[in-house]
Amino acid sequence: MSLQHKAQVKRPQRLTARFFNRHVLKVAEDLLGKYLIRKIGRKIIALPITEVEAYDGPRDKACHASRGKTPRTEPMFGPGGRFYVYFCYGIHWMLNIVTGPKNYPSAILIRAAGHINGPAKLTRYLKINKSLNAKEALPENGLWFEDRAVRIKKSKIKKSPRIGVSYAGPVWSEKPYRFTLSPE
DNA sequence: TAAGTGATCTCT
DNA sequence: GAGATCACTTAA
Repeated sequence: MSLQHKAQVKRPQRLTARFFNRHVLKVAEDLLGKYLIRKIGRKIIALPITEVEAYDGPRDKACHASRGKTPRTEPMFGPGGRFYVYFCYGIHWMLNIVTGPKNYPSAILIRAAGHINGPAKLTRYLKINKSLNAKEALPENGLWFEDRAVRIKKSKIKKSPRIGVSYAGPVWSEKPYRFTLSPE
């Protein structure tokens, strides 16, 4: 077996707390091209992540946790590698993965993966709701991340302002904390 | 462009 | 308890 072939058959690597316990902007960028894996019954859905947004701690006025710890935002204050799932606009669930050290409330909103565009469509498609809130990203919880050794060129990553956060004021709403992966 | 929809948070 | 707000989607 050639070395090349060996590399191809390498088992996918699950992303652990170690991956997520870094600065949220770094993790957000690294998360592009990684796979979000959902297990529903016997069915497994694996989607490459194509769009994320970073929410960076107490100073970030767009981050829910900037207004202090509340029952809703509590998961963001925990260690990295857990989900923060919340309900918005009376209809939609939003999926975030918590990053950074414990007590530093930062998280990444998964906005798009695979052919699914839009954070609420993604959670609807993957049947994600409050039951996953504060859970760790593990196969036994039915939702986790994998590195499938897909190489992402830096030039394919685009940074832009986050969506729907004008309430955060000009400084924070204009931060280029949205990362998108260009197609092809 | 605006309505739908309900949890959450900030006032009383 | 009331009122405002909201990291969106869909139908016009």
